[in-house]
Amino acid sequence: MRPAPADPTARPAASPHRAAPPARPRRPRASDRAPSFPRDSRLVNQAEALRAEIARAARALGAPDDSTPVLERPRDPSHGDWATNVAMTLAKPLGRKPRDIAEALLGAMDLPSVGVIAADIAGPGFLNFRLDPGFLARGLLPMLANPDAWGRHDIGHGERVVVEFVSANPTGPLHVGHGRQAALGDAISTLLEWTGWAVDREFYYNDAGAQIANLAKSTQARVRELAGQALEIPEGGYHGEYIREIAQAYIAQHPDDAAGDDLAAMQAFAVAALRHEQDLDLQAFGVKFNTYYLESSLYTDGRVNTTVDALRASGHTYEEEGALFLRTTDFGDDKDRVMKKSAAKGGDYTYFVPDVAYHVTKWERGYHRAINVQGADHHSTITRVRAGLQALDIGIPKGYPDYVLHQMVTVMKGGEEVKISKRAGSYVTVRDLIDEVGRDAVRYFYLMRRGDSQLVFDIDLARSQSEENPVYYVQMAHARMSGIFRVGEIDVATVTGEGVELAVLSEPAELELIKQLLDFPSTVRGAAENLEPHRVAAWLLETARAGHTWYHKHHVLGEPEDITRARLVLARATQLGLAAGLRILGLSAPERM
RNA sequence: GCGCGUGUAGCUCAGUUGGAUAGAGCGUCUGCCUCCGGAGCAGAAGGUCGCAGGUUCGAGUCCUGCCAUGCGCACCA
Repeated sequence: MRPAPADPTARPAASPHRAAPPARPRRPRASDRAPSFPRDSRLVNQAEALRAEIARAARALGAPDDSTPVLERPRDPSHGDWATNVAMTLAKPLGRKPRDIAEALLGAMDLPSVGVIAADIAGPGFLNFRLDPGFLARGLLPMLANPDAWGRHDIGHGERVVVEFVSANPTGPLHVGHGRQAALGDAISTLLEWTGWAVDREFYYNDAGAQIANLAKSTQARVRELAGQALEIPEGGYHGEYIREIAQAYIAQHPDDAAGDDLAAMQAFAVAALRHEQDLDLQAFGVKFNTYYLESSLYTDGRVNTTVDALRASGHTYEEEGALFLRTTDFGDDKDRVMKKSAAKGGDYTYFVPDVAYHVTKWERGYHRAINVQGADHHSTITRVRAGLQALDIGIPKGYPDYVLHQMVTVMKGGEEVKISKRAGSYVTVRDLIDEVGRDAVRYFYLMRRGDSQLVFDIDLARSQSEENPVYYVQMAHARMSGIFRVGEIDVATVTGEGVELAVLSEPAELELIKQLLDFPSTVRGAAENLEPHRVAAWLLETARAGHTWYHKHHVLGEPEDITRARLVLARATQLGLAAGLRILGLSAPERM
C-alpha cells in the first residue's frame, strides 16, 4: 500500500501562495490563437515559411495585421502541395474581388524563397502552390538531426497542469470504462508534455463514503460465509468472486477474527487489497501516475470541514428539512444540491463536497489548469463541482476544471456483446482485455476513436495478427523501416541527410510520404489543443499506409548510390515519425515482429 | 420533460476548426507472390453527410426546429 495521501509539497508550485492569480483561459481557442508568424530564419518547416510569406504579402496589400492565412493540403493532388483561401477571406476587408487579390498576392510574394516552383489561381480564388521536391524533402532534415524535438511545441510555456483520470473506487478491479480513461488520460498527458506543459498525472481514490462501507460489509459477509454462516451480501454490496479471495486472505492474516467481527479491520484490508490490485492492472497497462490523492485524507486533515465552513460563509447555502443545501442554481444548475444529509438520513456529506475540497487543493497546489477524464455517466458532477468552486470565490476561473468525457465502451467477441468477467462478475475488466489482446492493441483500440463517440471494442479484430488490424498495420510499417537498416547493416546514426541530394525523392509515393510526415507537428499540436489523441492514431494509420505503399513500390537498398542515400533518409524519417506517434499513444515501436 | 453527447458508404469510423469532385479500414468484386518480410500491393463498385429550414461567395462543419439513439437528471458515488 502506498503512503497516503500524495504530499502536496513534494513538488513545489511555481507560486502556490499567490493570492487570487489571474484567471487562465481553459484552453486555447481558435480565436485566442495569436496570429504570430515566425520572423526569424529558423522556421519550423516549409508550411510555416510559406504561411509567413503569404502573410507578409497580404500585409503589403493592406490586410490587417492579424489576418491569419489558412494553409491546407488539398485533397486533390492536382491542386498542388499547399493551398490557401486568403484571397477569399480578404475580399471583404479589402473591398476587392478574390481573384484580383489572389493575383496581387502572387505578384507580391517571393515564391522561390519558400520553395514554390509553381503557383496558380483556381476556382473562386484559391491560391495553389507546388513546391520543389528537394525543398519539400529538406523539411525532414530537422527531424533526423533532432528526433526528440520533432513535433514538439511550446504552447504551455512550462505551466503546470494536472490530469486526473481513472480515479476508481477501490471496490473492485478496473473495468473497461476505466481502461478507456487510462488510455485517454495517459495520451492526453503525453500530448500536453509534447506541447510544453508540466504535467502531473493524478489518481483520486474515493476511499471514503457509502461505497467503501458496502465493500466492508460485503467482505464481512464473505468472511462469515467462509466461517460456515449463510451468505448475506448486503443491498448495494459487491458480489464479485474477488471479494471471496479477499475474505480468504483476510482470514489467513487475521486468525483472531475468523468470525468477521472487526468491520474496520476488514475495510482497511479490503481497500488495501483492491488498491494493490488496481495498481497491478495499471502496471499491466503501462500507465504511471505521479500522484495519488485519497478522499479519506480530505476528512482527516479537515479540508472538508474547512470547505463547508467557507461555503456557508459565502451565503450560497441554506438549510431545509434538516439538510444543508448549496444553491447551485446560482451557478447555472437546474436545481439546488444537498451538501449534508439530514440527521435522519445519516448526516453525511454528499459525494461532491469532498470533490469540491479536492479541487480546491488542485488550485492551491499551483495547477491553474486541471483536466479531468471521466465517463459520460459522471456528467452531472461537472456543474456541481464548478458551482462549489465558484461559490467559494477564491479566484478560480469559471470553467475550472476542464472535463474530457468519454462515452461508454461495449466489448464484442464472436459477434456477441461480452458483459461479464469471471472475477468481477457483473462487468468486464481491463485485465480481461489486456490478457486477450495485449497492451498495445488495447491502447490503440481505445484511442482510435473520438472520446465522445461510443466505443465498440472488437476483441476478435484486436487480436488478429493481420493487416485488418490497424495496430499491426502501423507497427509493421515501423518494423519494415527498421528492417531496411538491419538488412543493410546501416547504423541509423549515420543517416543524417547531410550532403544528400534529396531532389531525387520525386516519385509520387515518395512525395506523398514526405508530406504526410511533415504533417506530424501540426497533428500533434491539434491533438493537444483539442485533447483528442485519436488524431494521432489517424495520422499513424495514414502514415503507415503511405509507408507501406512506398516500401512496396520502391527499393531502398541496391539502387544507385544517390537514390539509396536519399531513400535511407526517407526510411529513417518514416521510422522516427511512426515511433514518435506510437510513443505518444503509449504503444511500443517494435523493430521486428 | 430537461441537460450533455451521437446520427457520414453494407459494417466500424475519420473529416485539418467554413473551402474545390466528402475520405480511410473492414466487407464485396477484379488483378498481382523468385523482391529490403506477401503479416503485403494495385484497382473497382458502393453516399439525398438523420429530416426541414436559415446564415454566405461557399455548410458534413455554424444557427433554429423536428426525428432516432446513448448517458445523466437522488438527502448514491
